[in-house]
Amino acid sequence: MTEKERKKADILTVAKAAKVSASTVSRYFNHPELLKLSTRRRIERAVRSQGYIRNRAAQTIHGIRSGTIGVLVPTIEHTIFAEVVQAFSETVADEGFTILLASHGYDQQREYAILRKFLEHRVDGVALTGLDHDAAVFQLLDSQAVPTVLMWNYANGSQYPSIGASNELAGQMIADHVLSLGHRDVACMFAPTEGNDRAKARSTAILDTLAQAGVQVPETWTRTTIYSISASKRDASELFAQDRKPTALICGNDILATGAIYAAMTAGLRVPEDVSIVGIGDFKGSADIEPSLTTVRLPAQRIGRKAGQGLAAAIKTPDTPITGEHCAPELVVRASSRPPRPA
Amino acid sequence: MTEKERKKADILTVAKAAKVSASTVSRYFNHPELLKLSTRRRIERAVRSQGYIRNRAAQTIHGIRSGTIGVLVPTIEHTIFAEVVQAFSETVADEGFTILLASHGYDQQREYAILRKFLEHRVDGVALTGLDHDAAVFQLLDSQAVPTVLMWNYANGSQYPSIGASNELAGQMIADHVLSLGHRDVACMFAPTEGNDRAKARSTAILDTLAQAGVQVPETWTRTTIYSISASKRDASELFAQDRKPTALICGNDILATGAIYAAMTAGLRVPEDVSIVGIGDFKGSADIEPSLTTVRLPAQRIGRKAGQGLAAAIKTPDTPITGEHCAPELVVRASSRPPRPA
DNA sequence: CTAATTTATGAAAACATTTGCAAAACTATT
DNA sequence: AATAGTTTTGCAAATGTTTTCATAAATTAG
Repeated sequence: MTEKERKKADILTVAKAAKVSASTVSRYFNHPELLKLSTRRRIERAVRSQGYIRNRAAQTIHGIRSGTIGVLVPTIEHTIFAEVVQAFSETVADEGFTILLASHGYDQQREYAILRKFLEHRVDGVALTGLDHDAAVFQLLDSQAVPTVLMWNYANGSQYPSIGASNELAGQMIADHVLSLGHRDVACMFAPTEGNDRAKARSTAILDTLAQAGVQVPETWTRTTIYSISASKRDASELFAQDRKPTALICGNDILATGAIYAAMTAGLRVPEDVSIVGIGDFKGSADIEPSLTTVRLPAQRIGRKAGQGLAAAIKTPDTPITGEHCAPELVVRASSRPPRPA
Repeated sequence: MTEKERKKADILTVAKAAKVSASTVSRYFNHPELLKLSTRRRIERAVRSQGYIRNRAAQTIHGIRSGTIGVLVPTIEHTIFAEVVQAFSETVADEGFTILLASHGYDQQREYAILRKFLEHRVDGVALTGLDHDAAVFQLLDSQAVPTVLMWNYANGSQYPSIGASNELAGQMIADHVLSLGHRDVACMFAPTEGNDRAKARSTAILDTLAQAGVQVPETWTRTTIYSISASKRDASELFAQDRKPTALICGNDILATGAIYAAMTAGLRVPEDVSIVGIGDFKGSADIEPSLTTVRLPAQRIGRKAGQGLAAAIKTPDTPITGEHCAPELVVRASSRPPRPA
């Protein structure tokens, strides 16, 4: 004890201290009901006194589950992914799993590399963000036959079960809302779409829905803006500085919308009297901003929870298929939208 | 191939396919320079064709590093932790590590349990959030001698090297700023402090600094508010509804301050003309809100990066001590604060 | 063209566990 | 007190790697 010879305790150390065999110690952890009460107690004492901690690596090479799930998101910083991850992590933690988390920054090459690393760690399952992935990614998942779920996005025929919201639907809903209020002069601000199927689906759905109603969004009223309040504030300011002004601005997500609201404020435009501004996502804070933001809620927590449940179940009972699930988006009408002023 | 007999390829499968021994395949990965070019190529082909993925668990039981670092935060949802984790994760990923992430929700019992789990996975290092932890946690870390860093918070004599900002200093800086503007009627809104040494340090420092200048914060101007814009909006509204109104409101973090700004808006108070509102943190968005928020920046990214660097270095070169580091907070004066109106 | 080096590979032990099987230790029954 | 039946435990093999040591093959020197 007083020595520095803390050669980490292994199962044999404990066995010796408890005067039993290694097998018995192993059983103490895995099938305690097989042990006599007295030995059980003896081992318990030995475990404590030796400061023994089981080695999952050694278990894992017996084909025993590693107890880890790999979670791969574009970035952790976006509140919305953080929410999903949080809910997912809590859910699977209750089932005894720990998550390996990594972010790929919308880089498909990195995503593949990270997935490989996950598999080297013998994760019991994988959760990816979004539906679109490199062919190599799907191939790898296929070949390793590891339970997989695609989170965040939902689509019917996705290659692996997807649990999430339909971004097409979300886009359509918000566009419909704006149309139903009577707006015809509509501007749009979208997130960059390459490597981001969510953003792509939304912008396509919004533009299609508008077009179908005969509303064309002119080039000058369209912006592609990175996910950042300051960027969107800048771009929206520029947009609002033009002579011809839209009566409504549809933003691809709530962060963009938030920036747009600030821009309107700075430009002296009142929201929603002069211009309606809407987003997608219903992030934390969207309800509280002044004016509160009309948006389409994507149920992040529910998605994370469901994805976690499905994956955990599939891992624990092999051959349980994970069923994809649509967590329906929901229009949340708040104070930032209203009909346009009569011309 | 066409068969369903996908008995996951192991090193022997590859060895047979390449007509070499397992040792040679092992060397192919770990010391490729020892192999003849031709065998190297033969093995490469075999690895591909068998879809072989190395098993880190098997390596780990040889005392080889697991390549994982356990990261433990109160919650992932707070942007500020998300930022730290993101920076940390990216930094250590460059060094070949993957993070095991878990959140304890400010529950010290859970923190201990999660740490144990991390150790079962034989993480190469551990990053905890904050300085205060259960005695059992420190004891466990000591006994297992695993490289550890405490992130987010900084204090000189912390039990393990801490890399972060001094919350005392941050609190003092923001209080000094408010005082220096000439405010004497100051209200305060703090986050709950139990199990949260950051919040505690801030509130204590703020109140002490004010008291030292002879400013007493009356009970009726003090609120304890959970981390949520809507909660702080509610509490601040209540505060602003009182007859006697403060000329400044100091908030324990930017989320609280954001809610307070919205509350002021709703109450018809102008910021900063009628009331100055300040926060701590400089979260994403704090610069862009209207009016932009005066706050103290806690350099989350730098903290995450430095913590990652320190820990990775300590792991790769054992006996490298990790040096604690103060990432100094920085007063950021923006539009939400100004001197009080002359009485 | 043989001997002396050097380089490339394989055999087997080691790592920390789990598990099937068999032996030992109890209990209950006569 | 001996037998049969249970319950509890230990032995040894197995898991997928790495690594040390020894040997075979290739290269160089004489």
